[in-house]
Amino acid sequence: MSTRRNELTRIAARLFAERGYHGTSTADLAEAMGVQKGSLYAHIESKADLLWEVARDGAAAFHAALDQVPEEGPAVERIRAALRGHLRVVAEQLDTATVFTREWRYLEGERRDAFLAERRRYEERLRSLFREGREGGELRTDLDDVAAALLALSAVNWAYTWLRPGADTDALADRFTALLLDGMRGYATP
Amino acid sequence: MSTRRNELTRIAARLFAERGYHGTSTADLAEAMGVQKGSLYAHIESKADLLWEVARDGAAAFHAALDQVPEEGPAVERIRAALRGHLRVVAEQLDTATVFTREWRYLEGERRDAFLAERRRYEERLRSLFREGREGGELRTDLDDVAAALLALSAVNWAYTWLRPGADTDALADRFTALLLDGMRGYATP
DNA sequence: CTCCGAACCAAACGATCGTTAGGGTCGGGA
DNA sequence: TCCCGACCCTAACGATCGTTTGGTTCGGAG
Repeated sequence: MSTRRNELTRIAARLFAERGYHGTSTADLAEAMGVQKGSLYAHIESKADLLWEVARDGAAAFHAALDQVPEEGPAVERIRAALRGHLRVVAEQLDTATVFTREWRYLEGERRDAFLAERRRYEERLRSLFREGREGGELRTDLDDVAAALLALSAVNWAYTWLRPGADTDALADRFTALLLDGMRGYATP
Repeated sequence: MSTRRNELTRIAARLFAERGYHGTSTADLAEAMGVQKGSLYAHIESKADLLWEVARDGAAAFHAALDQVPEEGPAVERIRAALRGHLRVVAEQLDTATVFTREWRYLEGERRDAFLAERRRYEERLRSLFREGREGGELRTDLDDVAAALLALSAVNWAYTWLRPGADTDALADRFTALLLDGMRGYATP
């Protein structure tokens, strides 16, 4: 409930994304809160807690976006929906997405393990869309679905470096999907 | 010439890639060199020098790989060669490539500006391959070449997170190229 | 009026940060 | 033999790190 605690988490996401986890000091966080650095410890137990919270928020957001993808229907449409959802999260929660994608590795111990498990689960959920598309005959039967999933995953995981808030992420996801589907080859090839 | 100085740069690349620039202390570097931390300053003027050197090595390696791509010939083959070259550099110099892709942003001042210029130049060189492919009629004339280049660039820029040394990068690049060219759509679509 | 909990402050903790100072060792060229 | 340059040492510098302590302020519930 504590508003102030949520504010701190939001600020931590922003600074961790901007300067990196190790590049952000508790003094930086305190200054952004308009507070003495010792006062932060009324809200947290350690700086590492903030990284953990932001990373978990990111994982939750991406999983929630995937949850919105229909379980049935054409694989092509489900893939498009998954890419739309991922890019939308990146654009709407850029700081959190950046920490999720780049700063999570400074987690330690069990938290690191737990995060990695969630991350792998997300990737596996996305990968299965491509596999199902191939197995269901909707995509080409000789599809290299591992490479295709990796290509899509790379596109969305790299997005935090160039995607700006307010971008039309649905259109971007559709452009990626169209390319993945039909490729770049000319209509008439010898 | 100084062997020891090169060794320090190599070690810096490894530790910066493993723990991040701000997560690596001069004591860490010294320990990896088997030396007291003060002794490092017989070889460098500052820790930032090491980041700069590794980042520049990375930029040079990627540009050198692009230089090997023929200026003439089919755009498809040139794109394939460019992806092969990039992935080969990542696999063969994983630490340097990681710093080039992820840690460069801790450069400051002129060095940061200079690095960003080199990085943009590299991206532009790669982008032009796709544009030329479309303009030359080899790729589909309605190709979304900006998105296609971004997709390829995302794939290779994300590679440092999963690519392991010793992998068959030529085969991987060819799988990506094949997907980008022909897409995932089934042969017979309604 | 009292009490509580949330929020914050000022000050300090020991540890570690990147860097500097001054000196020592040792092999090879003049 | 002398000297140089490369290399490394020990010790310390001031700054900053994440965190702790003890005390204060203040709005709202009882």
